[in-house]
Amino acid sequence: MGMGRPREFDAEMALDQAMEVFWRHGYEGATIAQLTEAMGINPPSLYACFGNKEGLLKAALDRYTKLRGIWIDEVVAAPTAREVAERMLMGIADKQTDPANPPGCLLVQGGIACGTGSENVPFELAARRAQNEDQLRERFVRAKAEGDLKESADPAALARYVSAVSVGMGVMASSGADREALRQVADVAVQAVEAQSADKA
Amino acid sequence: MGMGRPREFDAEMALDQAMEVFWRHGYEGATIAQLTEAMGINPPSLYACFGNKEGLLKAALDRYTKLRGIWIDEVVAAPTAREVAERMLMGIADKQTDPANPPGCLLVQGGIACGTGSENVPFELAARRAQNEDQLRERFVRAKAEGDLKESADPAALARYVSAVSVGMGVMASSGADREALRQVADVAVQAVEAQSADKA
DNA sequence: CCAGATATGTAGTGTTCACTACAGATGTGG
DNA sequence: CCACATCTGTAGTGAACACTACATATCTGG
Repeated sequence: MGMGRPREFDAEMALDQAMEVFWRHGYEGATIAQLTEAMGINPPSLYACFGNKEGLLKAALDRYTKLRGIWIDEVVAAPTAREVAERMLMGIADKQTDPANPPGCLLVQGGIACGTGSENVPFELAARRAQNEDQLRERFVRAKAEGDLKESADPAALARYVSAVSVGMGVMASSGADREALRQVADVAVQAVEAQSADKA
Repeated sequence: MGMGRPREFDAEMALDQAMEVFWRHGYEGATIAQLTEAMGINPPSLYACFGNKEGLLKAALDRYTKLRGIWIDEVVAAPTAREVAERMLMGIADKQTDPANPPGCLLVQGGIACGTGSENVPFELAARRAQNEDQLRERFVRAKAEGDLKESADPAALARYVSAVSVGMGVMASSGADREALRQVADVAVQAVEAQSADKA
């Protein structure tokens, strides 16, 4: 039995283009026509490869969070909780204002609220954000065990806090905040983590 | 010349219902059918009163920000920058998880990214968020002048920071975070403002 | 070179969307 | 009571949407 005609486009490169469209217009705001044009393919190819619009979004999110997860692994390799927060938030400030990408964060821009029929898109994004938060929380748990964070510190609350600031910065970036403005936010935000850190000996 | 047949519905009550629909589904996710049903009117009444869908959104935003502005006036009446931040963020935690309203904040849920033809909706929301940030910044300017904030403190950066945390909490609330989780975030966030406060004598 | 399998491009499908034409209802001023 | 103005409900309008039927093209295995 033959294996059929081979695909004529590169799925990952097409995903990168789709990602950008979702990033810029959100899930509902992105149309199949825009997506197929950006991906350089026709609708039947899209549906054969990704099932439907939501399947394409999930594939794009997988790609996005995979790259992001690798970066966060580097972030949490920082020696202290304070430096983890600083690397994280300063990195976010830079990434979210990188002219190579649309401003903000796909996990926010993708869709915070959706209409009937797309209700689980916001949940899908929230689940991916929660993954990042988990990575941070585990790192802060370790920091507390190492005596790097105060005994009174709550690693889960700290992780939620850093995650919330990241999201807020993303929204600001998408509405025009420049890199310097975001760095100032990050700079202030880090001080809350510093306040939870054990005093230097 | 006669004045014509009088309107049979209350515009403000109808706006409250429309606000809730936009809040829950976002601008693009909200349909005219949902809006008119919630408002208890038919499409021609909506268009006669508000012009079009975007006009209705703006009217709903006006109503939302008016109430919110009054609340922020109370918040910035707190005696110190630290207490302003605490009242603000704790109040946000409570408001965004108030079961009387959809979770989160209309100025975020309304639409962070939109499709072609609605590009200025995100700008409209961003402008309203900026108003709140301005109120905070002015308060922090005063706090610095009063010696309540350190000489090294940047009131604009602090206001942006509190605003960013508020937005981040709103996104978390809309994706299911409960009140206690948001209060923990607020609690950590306030400590950054405290770190910018002048030492107590 | 043929049969089976999968991809592609053209050209649609039905549905849903924001919005409105129109006729009738209900008010005001003369 | 009449001319006029504005609102209301019914019933649509054209456009845009996500998605697909179908014929054709390009591969593999025999």
